[in-house]
Amino acid sequence: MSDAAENPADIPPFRYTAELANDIEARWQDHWEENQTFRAPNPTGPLAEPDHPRSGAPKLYVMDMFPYPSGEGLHVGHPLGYIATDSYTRYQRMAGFNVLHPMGFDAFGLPAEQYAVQTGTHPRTTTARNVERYRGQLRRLGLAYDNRRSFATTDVEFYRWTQWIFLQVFNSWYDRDAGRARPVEELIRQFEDGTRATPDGRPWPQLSDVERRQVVDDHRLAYISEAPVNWCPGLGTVLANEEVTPEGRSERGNFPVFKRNLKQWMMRITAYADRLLADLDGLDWPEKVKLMQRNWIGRSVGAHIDFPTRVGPIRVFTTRPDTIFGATYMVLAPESELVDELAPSAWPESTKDKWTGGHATPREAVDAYRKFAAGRTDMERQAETREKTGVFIGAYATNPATGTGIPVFIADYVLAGYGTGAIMAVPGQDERDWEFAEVFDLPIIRTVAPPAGFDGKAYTGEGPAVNSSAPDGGLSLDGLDVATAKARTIAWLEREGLGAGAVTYRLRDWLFSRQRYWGEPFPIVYDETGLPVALPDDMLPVELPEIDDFSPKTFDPDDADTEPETPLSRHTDWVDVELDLGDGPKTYRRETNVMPQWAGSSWYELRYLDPTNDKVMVDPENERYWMGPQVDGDSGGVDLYVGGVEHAVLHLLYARFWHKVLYDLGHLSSFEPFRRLFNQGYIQAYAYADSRGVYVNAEEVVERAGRFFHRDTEVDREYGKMGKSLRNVVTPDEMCAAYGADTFRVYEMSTGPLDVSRPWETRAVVGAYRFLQRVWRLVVDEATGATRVIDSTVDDETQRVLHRVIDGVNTDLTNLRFNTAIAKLIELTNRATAISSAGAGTPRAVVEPLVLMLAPFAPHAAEELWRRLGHAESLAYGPFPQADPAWLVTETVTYPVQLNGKVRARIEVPADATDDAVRAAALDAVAAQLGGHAPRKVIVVPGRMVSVVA
RNA sequence: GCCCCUGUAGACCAACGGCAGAGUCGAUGGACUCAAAAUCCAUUCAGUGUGGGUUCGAAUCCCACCGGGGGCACCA
Repeated sequence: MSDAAENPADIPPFRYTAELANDIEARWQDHWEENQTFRAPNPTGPLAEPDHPRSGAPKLYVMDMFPYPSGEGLHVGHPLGYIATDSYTRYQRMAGFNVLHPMGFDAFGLPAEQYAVQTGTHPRTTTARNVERYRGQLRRLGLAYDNRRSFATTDVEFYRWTQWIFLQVFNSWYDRDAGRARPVEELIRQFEDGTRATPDGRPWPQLSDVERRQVVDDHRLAYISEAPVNWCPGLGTVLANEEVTPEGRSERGNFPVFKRNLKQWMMRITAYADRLLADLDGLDWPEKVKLMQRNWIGRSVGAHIDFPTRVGPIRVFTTRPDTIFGATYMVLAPESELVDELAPSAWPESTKDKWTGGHATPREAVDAYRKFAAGRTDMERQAETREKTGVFIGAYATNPATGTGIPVFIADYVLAGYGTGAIMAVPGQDERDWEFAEVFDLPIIRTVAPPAGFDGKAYTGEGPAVNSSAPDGGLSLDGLDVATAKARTIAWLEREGLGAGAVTYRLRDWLFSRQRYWGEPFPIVYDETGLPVALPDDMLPVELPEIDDFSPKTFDPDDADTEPETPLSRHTDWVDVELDLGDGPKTYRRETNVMPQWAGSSWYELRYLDPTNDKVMVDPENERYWMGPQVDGDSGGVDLYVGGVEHAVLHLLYARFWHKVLYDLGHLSSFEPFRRLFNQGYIQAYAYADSRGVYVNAEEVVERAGRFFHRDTEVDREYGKMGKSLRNVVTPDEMCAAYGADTFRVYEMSTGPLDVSRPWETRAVVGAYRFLQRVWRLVVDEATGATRVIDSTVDDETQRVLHRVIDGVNTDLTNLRFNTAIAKLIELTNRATAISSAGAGTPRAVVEPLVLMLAPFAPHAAEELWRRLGHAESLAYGPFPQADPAWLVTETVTYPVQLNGKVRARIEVPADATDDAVRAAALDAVAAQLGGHAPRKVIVVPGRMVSVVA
């Protein structure tokens, strides 16, 4: 580069250089912006445009997972998916679709807040700056977004609707009979007219106002509950599971994290577990992602069984009701409230020494064990050794099948959040129970006969039931197979009123509040009863108040017995508010938690459809057009959603959940947000560390004989993420400056299939650069700048190459195979270059289709060349070249002839030769090798090859 | 431990069960140049991770193993 700059005269003046590319790109980016080239017309509303060339055309809605605008800006890995969707949508727009391809920003979140805490800069300032930086970087890449539809989740006009959706969720309940969400007014009406019984059976009018509200609140899809959360006193906030390290400390600051029961907002996503599971089947998603969601939802079928105790029954969930005769003890989760009622003040006679943990009373033992369990992280609980721990609580329950008393333990291998937080332990058929039984010397009864020769411990397989008959003959399972025994047991439980068949899920309700500042405020206030009251829609948005201390109150990092104090709660002039919510002006207290970062991304696909609508979230007609079901049974949704697999579960599950709620309430015609999902791979990079483990600037490392050196020291190469701390970041800005955006785009699309991760290699970018230079040279004379295009006829072979490429590029682009499409364009370019340099110029009939096909990948250069070819209009609306079938057939075909699996000859025959003719020609060709013997078998694969078996 | 994905020239990647190569980088040689860079032209290189099987024919389908990546992991 620098040498070139010293001798600019050596470079032909009209060559496609980085300088020229940058000039062209800036001009076309301005042109597209001024002409709003990529605006997509809506059917109705302010963005409707009946005169638009694509108005009323078949629609295509393509979305990227929008970015969090970090302070670092984009590196070359980030835009891979954006360039891919841009290339795809540019192609489909040219091919005739009305394309919606928007981009926004997921701008609430912790980093901006942390930065604010450190510097005092308001998160809004940082966020706005970062969003602008991202917009600039994306614009520089020539991404064809409809900019009228861009927003950040932090925009008040956006989060107003996030709050509106929260209210929709809050004001709904899940009607299990109807299998859908309904407005709570309908629930209240059912209570009022007596068609639905109140929880305690009293008639509705006898309940006090507060009691009625509590009953209704217990049904809402958004509700307040005491939930075990990750409380981090050092940071003063609760943390999401993914913000906690495997060592049980906070990812930021490395403070201890404790499990605490705290009052939090929850979303009743579990009500939708079945539908979230079932509707996966109809989605065009990677199987891997579907499987991850299925595992996450974790449906298990079994039964609830009540085990009587002196203070009432312990209800367990089991998938193996057939093994009930082998239940020799019970285990409750340490946190279980039942424990407090059950544990007596002294150890019973029968208590074994090893059951007590050395404590004098059950209460002491329980307290000590709870403390122990709370201090253990999930990781420790699951550690390799997995030595079972627990303690007897001094109480007994009765096995309802056998009538025997069985001891009750608490142990942390039973999880409070799953099932009922209690199990019947069947060591004979459960490995975990077997281990526990060994540690605590508990009886083990096999109730499924293992096969002969089985020498393991617990047996979890198929087999006939044994030891499974009640003395009084109430239930007898002996000899039955597992499935029959399960059914028989469930029928018996239901008949006896001891339990019932049941389905449970691993999925938990969604913890929806955060003790932070930079998030959406809840549209909720509390009245004098302490119960939540929804603000009416016309009081939205509830704006984040202006404050200057963004940090939650922090505590001694080791003090688990502290309470979160949110940033908003200190601002009493905002928190305490006088409102008239129907019964005159009263003082209310605002909710001071904010929503989690997932909130905005759980519905943003809907707002792109109608971003300026201030009456409704999205006009139903616009939603139906862009996202509605296309055929009977179709879920509807975005036609293509591209993003990383890291969002396989949480984001995609939350978005599906909200979408279904809004569908149930009649706001949407689609019942899934994303019909098709595609996970792009990652661009990764090498990083180099010296012997001290310190990273060196990757740009300065050279390779010599397979080893790597930074100056004179040898360094170790690692492969992984691109990141500031690894000193291996390459930015799109650098690439644009050195080669232009088109080169960068072509390079990223050509290095491999979209779903494959691959290494970044700066030195290989020049390949894409040379390709564009060659295309440029086909049209523009490098020395004079004159157009080199001629209107001559094209030879047949070139015609065949051209139409084969057109055909292949259409197929490849339709199937997101950008790398092979570009390879074909290079092939065509090479052919065109050959005939161009042999003749007086480049035939227009070849170069025009080439330029059009190049446009999805290198749109600026393509537009520029298109103009130089004499077209006044942008090529953004095509038409895209279509192959002429006449040129796709060849006159002759060359068949390889295999003899016993090896290619021994080639024959050339007319393309329309009959199989018999081909066979004859093939046998003729290998006659010498056959030596006069008749072949045993001859296989002719039309158009492909001939296989002869001697 | 269980499940999923994936192994093709020095690197990245192509190849409806049918001649292993479309394309890119690198390397080597040549053209241009006083020389270099840039550019252009040409050449090189693997028998498809390993071992079996199915088939006329396997990179492709099946089985086992090895390497790489990812998910789940006391979920009763």
